[in-house]
Amino acid sequence: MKSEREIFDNYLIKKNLRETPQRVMILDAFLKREEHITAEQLYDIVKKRDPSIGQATVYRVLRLIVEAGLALEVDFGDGVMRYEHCYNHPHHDHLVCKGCGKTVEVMDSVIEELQKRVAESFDFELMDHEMYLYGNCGDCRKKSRG
Amino acid sequence: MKSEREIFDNYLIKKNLRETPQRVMILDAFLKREEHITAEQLYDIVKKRDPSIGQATVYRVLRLIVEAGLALEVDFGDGVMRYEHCYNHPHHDHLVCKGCGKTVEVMDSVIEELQKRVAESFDFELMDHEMYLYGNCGDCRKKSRG
DNA sequence: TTGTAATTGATAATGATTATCATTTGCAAT
DNA sequence: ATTGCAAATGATAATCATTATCAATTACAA
Ligand SMILES: [Mn+2]
Ligand SMILES: [Mn+2]
Ligand SMILES: [Zn+2]
Ligand SMILES: [Zn+2]
Repeated sequence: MKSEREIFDNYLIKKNLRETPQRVMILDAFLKREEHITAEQLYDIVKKRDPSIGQATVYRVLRLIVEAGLALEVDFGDGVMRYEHCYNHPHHDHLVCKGCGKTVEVMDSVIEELQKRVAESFDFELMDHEMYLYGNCGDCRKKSRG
Repeated sequence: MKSEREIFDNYLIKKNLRETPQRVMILDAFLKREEHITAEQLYDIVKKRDPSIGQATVYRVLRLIVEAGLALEVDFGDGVMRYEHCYNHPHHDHLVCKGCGKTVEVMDSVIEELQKRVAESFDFELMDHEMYLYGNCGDCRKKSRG
């Protein structure tokens, strides 16, 4: 089982791209955090180690990380893309609290199977899907009840 | 069963808002089209009838239509919001072709039930959900095979 | 008719992301 | 090591859908 770093390096080689200190640093910072992270948040982290790094580079490297198969974009509908690890992280969807923004990763293999079947019934070959369940978490319900 | 126009008018009254020719015209234009429509597209339609109408007004009225419960926002992930009728239109999700952009409205009551159950299993009260199934339609598969 | 708060349209602002471009850098061939 | 050059970077401008601002207009109740 290859390491994420190896996967990334192999991707760079395959595409005739260079391994630069910025790319390595941004990848490392991304891998160190398990939570969903925005480009801006990653930029803030990386800036502490190297204040000369450019914001555009963070966006560019994040795209490479996705292309290399190490990250997925997640869109919670608030106008900002977030990124999550996807290497050795099994597929999941998201439960999002409308009150506090808390997210829970969920997976239901029956739903996954039915999604495939629905697509096929319309002669679509399912490639991908997004499912976001929005609701109120227990904590938020308690608070709003007073 | 009230008409959409009645629903809209009642909403305006309840909120102490005025019924203006612009609001009526934009609502009518929206209701006349059954397809998912963007603010820009709606603006183009309405402009033909009244070239003096402002783009900002279209955005504003579209928000009112949503608030009145007559439309829902749909986000296919291409950076533009679309709007669809939702009064007397049963809930559905979307199958989207990555090749040609064609969309199909789908509904699977078993999936819907399982979504509720998944949310409850994490002590969430499900309020809403989005599910987009992305794939390749039959036509696009034929074309790409040559 | 008049007062006034709501509404409008033009326009500027916003904010995340992308494009541009001059400068710097990595690397392979000499 | 030196050179040559494509790739990469960082600063900055541009993009583009959507919102905010604001002066002028309008709806409506008294
Ligand atoms: Mn996740
Ligand atoms: Mn629809
Ligand atoms: Zn919550
Ligand atoms: Zn297609």
